[in-house]
Amino acid sequence: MCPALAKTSDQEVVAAARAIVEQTGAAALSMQAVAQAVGVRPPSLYKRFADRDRLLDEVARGAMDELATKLQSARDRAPAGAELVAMARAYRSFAKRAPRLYALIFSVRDGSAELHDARAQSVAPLFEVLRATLAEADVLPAARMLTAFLHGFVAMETSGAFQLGGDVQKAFDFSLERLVRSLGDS
Amino acid sequence: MCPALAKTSDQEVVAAARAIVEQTGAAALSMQAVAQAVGVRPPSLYKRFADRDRLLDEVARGAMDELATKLQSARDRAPAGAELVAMARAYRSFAKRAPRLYALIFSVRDGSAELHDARAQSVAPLFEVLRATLAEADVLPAARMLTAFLHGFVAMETSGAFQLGGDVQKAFDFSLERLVRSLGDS
DNA sequence: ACCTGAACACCGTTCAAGT
DNA sequence: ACCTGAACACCGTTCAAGT
Repeated sequence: MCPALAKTSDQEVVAAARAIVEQTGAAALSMQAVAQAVGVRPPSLYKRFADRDRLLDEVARGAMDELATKLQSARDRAPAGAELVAMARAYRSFAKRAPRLYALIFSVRDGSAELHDARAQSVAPLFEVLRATLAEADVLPAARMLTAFLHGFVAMETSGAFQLGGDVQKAFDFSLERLVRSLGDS
Repeated sequence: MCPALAKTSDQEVVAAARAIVEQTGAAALSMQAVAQAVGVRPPSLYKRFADRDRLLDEVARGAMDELATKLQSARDRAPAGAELVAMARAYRSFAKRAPRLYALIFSVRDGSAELHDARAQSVAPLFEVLRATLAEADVLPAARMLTAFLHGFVAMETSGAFQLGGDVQKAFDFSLERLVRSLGDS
């Protein structure tokens, strides 16, 4: 008897892990800290997640889903013809709001094919817009050009790689305008 | 007496650390493994480097210097007018040859201003070419556009983010051609 | 069913002691 | 001067034992 008496839940554990990732980064996430945050001892977490990596996978999956949602809603809100720019801005603002969480999306272990799928899905809204406006053969390279630029820009921005001062927002607008125009001329 | 009798050297330690980073990534580098590789006990390493992070800093600095050299030599070798494309290809080939070492360049701790400088210096050859061909006000945004694309592309490529098959080389050429052309039209 | 203490192997790092 | 063993605090993870 006295059957369950769960002190926490899978979602609560993931939420606590996510909060730690947002504040201190994935490298600094310890099972001890997660356990303490949800009021449990470390061994209990292993009843819910096979190991630390799988728990981080769940946090990453949540971040990917959220990014996909933000991109989709930016697309929905944008005036016709301005979808790409609106989505690019939404992408950057997602990464800037939670840079350490964003970084987790790109530090996924080699193993998990499922998570690689989820990451690809997170930029699906970008693909759809490109598919609607470009020749079939250009869609994949164009998507790679755009996602590479977006990831590179926010990764460099959030890791402090843009050292030389200047207006980073202006550099983003400068780049985005040329990038979108060069796709339009395909 | 019997004064020195050094079993290893700073350079040998850095070289051993670099080999480990290249093979298994910075996260998997332990002081124990480095010590063993150079035939010494872990505590001895602390006579040479303050801690694990500083040792990784030295490895990162070496990688940055090497990247700068590769970019400069690509520039020197390139026919007039094709410098940017040649340097972009050299950048990608550096990252693909040692993806885990490349990743280290962008995982530098917030602390070290000196290393942030070295990272900026590693793409100095790109800056110089842009300065020779663009209006003053466009140099910084253009450099950010180009480095953001390059870093994003190779980071996604080496982390397995380009899931959907297709020809990645073709996507790189596609992007690079449009990117360089869009800078030329400034 | 879920939780826990105790244990194991493994870290980074310090320090007094060796030569 | 450089190296070392021993120690400390901290990990991730396992497991038998509790309710």
